[in-house]
Amino acid sequence: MLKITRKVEYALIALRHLQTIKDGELSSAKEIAEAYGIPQELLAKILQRLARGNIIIAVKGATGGYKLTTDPNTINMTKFFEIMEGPMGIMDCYFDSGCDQLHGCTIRTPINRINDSIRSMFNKMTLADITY
Amino acid sequence: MLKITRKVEYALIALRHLQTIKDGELSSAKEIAEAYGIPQELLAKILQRLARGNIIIAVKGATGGYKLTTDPNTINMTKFFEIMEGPMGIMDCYFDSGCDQLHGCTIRTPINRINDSIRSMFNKMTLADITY
DNA sequence: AATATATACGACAAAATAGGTCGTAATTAT
DNA sequence: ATAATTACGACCTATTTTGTCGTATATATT
Repeated sequence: MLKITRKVEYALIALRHLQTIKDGELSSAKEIAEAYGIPQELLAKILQRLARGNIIIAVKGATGGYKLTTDPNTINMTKFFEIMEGPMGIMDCYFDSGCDQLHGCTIRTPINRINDSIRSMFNKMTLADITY
Repeated sequence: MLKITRKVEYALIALRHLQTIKDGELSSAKEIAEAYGIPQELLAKILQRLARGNIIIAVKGATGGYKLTTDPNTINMTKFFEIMEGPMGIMDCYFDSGCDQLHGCTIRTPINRINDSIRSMFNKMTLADITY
């Protein structure tokens, strides 16, 4: 039901790690992967996602790596989860209208109520809340 | 991240259906499955689970079927989810101590904080909230 | 210029989970 | 007896998640 995925777990570990490095320094995917026993290629892709989502900054080249964007306090968990895993809803029909079930869906309204509760909960949490 | 499974979806549909039948009547797995286009055998197993968890009452025999236990208001969503899918936590380490990751787990505390938030949220919801 | 070490990214393989089916037993009204 | 039901485990299939690989691009160092 609501297990977090490895992707999210690895992302949180990496983000926490990036908070521990000195200002102006970088950490590479390899470095983090080795430190925490995470498959390097997989972590690399996760960091790339986070970079695309502007949660971290990527620096290319031989001495490249990643660092946090200035303020992790401004990134709420809803945004984080959606960067990692796409739209966050407990059912796809929350976003996607292509539901052709026969059952005249008697549960859509309550499902959406749960959705809203969860989203508003995560909206109130920032990444800084989580990783400190 | 937090999609509900079919099992839970079907369970909610069935529970909602059981709220619509007259007092003292029963609905069979077959009946419900046909009404909502749910695979019958699968729904049967789901109803059996709900019966084991005392959310519904099973009556055996030729004219058997299921009905709600007296008060669905007393069943909170945490209990419901745990009947359907086992212990509810966003990571297994919340329950299971057999985590042998190398990373000296820097994220356990924040993860547990999220867990507690979600559990307390669902604890405040009853099945009646959901299925009406 | 060549090399080594990064990020970037898509394609694909492997593993894990969820969804669904089937066979068989037990119960009970007809 | 028969038919319809719940009960339940074994098993197969489909989907999703996890992990790997190949290739391109960028850049510091030599």
